[in-house]
Amino acid sequence: MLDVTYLECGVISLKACNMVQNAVIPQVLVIAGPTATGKTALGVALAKKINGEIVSADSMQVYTQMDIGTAKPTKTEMGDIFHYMINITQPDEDYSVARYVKEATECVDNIINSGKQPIIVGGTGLYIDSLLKGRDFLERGDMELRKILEKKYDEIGGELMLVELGKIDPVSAERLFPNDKKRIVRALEIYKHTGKLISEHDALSKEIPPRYDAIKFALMYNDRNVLYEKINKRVDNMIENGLIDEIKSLLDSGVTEKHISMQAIGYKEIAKALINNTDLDEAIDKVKMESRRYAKRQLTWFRRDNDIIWIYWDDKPNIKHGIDCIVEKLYETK
RNA sequence: GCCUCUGUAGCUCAGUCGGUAGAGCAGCGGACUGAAAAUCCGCGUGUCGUUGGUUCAAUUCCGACCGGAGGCA
Repeated sequence: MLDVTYLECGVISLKACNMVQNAVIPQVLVIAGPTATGKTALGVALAKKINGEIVSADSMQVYTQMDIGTAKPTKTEMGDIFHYMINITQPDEDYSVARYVKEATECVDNIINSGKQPIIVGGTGLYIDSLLKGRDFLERGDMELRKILEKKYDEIGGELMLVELGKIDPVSAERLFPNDKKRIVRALEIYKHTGKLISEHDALSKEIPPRYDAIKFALMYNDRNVLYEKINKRVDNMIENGLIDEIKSLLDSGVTEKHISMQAIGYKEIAKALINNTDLDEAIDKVKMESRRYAKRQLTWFRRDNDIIWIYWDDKPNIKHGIDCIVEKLYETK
């Protein structure tokens, strides 16, 4: 599993720290898992122990001014540990996986070059996988092309759009469902813009070895209901901490429902209630429900990954236990 | 105390002229390659309040009881 090329940057020697002395650490460590499972706290604790720095893998914490609703780590929570990929763009600017891979790769490389240990912490599975695998993405067309295709989709319907796609990319057409407007339009858009087939590109990129070797951990509670309780409580805390004002000021500053940042759970439901002047308590309940569903989708994503080592909590995150699990694993892979 | 209505999935409710039941929401499982906190696909999870009676057969009809709502006192 290990080879010489990254032993050089992968070995950490912390004489002061008996627990991890002589442990061989792969290029990157990952702490993933659904929302509200203690990733931030464990990430910081681990970073302190092994001279690490954190690269966030969170599709919404990239935006400034969205602090409360994205559960962005506070200065205190971060301790003295540097966090990359947080607050790197504006809410009225649309971010994407492709940009994430490009920028986060630089961060990881810089950390490695500085002799520290990169720790990727976050719940956006696509971002984590894309970063580790070093995926490249086919260039998309401009918005105009996309809008034309979307309009056509609305006019002729998904079935016929799939027939169209099938003529140029039968593999993709076979895979997709008529209602999956987003992916159908994307496949057509990329073909029209680059002349390449998204299915071929995907197949080819699967042959490329991953960019980073990683040991991946994911956090979860033994009992799903405990997770859901934590999520509900966290939403209540967000409201207490001023989430509604945060959203008001975003709306005031010109961020609209069209912006990707406003697709964030919590933001979209409450913004809608504010704009339509409907019941806020109902919106808050919806935020809780959507957060629970999101956590479920995250579980689905991470469960699929057989390399992930799961760390379970009973009623709350136990950081010491988490660190022990990770350190033990690092010895095993030595 | 009497009368009326009501009790079916986690919730709101359909339904069965007697042959063990189905919608919405919730929930669960899955997919995922430039929106991913997005988007999409699949799946009823049930002592039909309890207990007797009639019947080949009762969630359905009848009685009693228990719970809920309303009305009259």
